[in-house]
Amino acid sequence: MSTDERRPGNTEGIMATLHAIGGKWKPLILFILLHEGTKRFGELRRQLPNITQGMLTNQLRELERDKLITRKIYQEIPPKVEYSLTEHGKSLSSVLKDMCSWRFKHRDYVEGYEEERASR
Amino acid sequence: MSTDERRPGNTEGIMATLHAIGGKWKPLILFILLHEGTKRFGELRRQLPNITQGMLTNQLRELERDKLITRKIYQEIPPKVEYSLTEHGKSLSSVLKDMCSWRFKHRDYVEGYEEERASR
DNA sequence: CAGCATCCTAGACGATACTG
DNA sequence: CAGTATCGTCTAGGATGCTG
Repeated sequence: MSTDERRPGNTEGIMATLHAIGGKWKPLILFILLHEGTKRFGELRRQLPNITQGMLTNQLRELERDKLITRKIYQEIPPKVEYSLTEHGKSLSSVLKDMCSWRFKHRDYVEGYEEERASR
Repeated sequence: MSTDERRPGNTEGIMATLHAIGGKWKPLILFILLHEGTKRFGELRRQLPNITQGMLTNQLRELERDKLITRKIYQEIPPKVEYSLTEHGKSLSSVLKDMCSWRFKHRDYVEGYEEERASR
C-alpha cells in the first residue's frame, strides 16, 4: 500500500463520490441511463414507480450539476427533454459494478440491511 | 455487459453497499482501520477530531452489525476495547480505492461539492 | 475509558397543487 | 410533457450529561 493512499485527501475523494452517487434515487437513475442509454423525463418517471416529479427533477438537477448527466431540451410543443450520461458519468460504471459485486460476494455475512428494510 | 448486471437486484446491491459504508464517518473509520490496523476507542476518537462519543459509538455499532468490524473487549479496569476490520471489511479496500481514484481522475469536472462545502 | 440516554436541529425526502 | 412552488415529515447527525 502506497503512502499516497493514506493521505486525508483520499477520504475526501470517497466522500465526494458518495455525495455524487448517494441518495435514494441516484444509483437507480444512473443504472437506467447506463444500461439503457438516453431517456426522456417521462420514461425515467415510469421506470421509477415511486418517485415524485419533484424528486426526479431535483435528483436530475444534482446529477447535471455534478456533470454526470447532460440535459437536452427540444424546443417543441409538447416539450421534450432527454437525459444521458456524460463520459464522466459513464466512467462510474466500474465503481458501481464493484460496489455491486462486493455486496454479492459477501451476501452471506449481511442480514442487517434487509431486516431493517423489511420492518418498514 | 452481461444481462446479469441489468437485473434490479444489482441496484439493491449498490444501495446496500452505500448503506454500509455511507454516512459522514464510516469511510473515515474504515480508512483508519484499513491502513493502521486495530485501534482502541479512544485512539479512533482522537483521530476523528470532530466526532462526538455518541456518534462514534453509534457508527461502530452499525459497522459491527454489518460485520465490517469486530469488537474485542478486555475485562480490565479501566476498560479497554479494540476495533479491527473483519475479512469482509478488508475486502472493501478495492471498492474504497476505486471510489477514490474515480474522483481523482475526474477532478477537473467537479466543482459543485467543494463550493457547497466551502460555503458553510 | 468507553459508553448509554436524552433531547434537538438541519436537511433529505415526499405529497400536493399549479403552469408554460 | 416536463416541469415549478409550497409545505409537511422523518431521520441522520449532533450536543450534553450521566455511569460501570
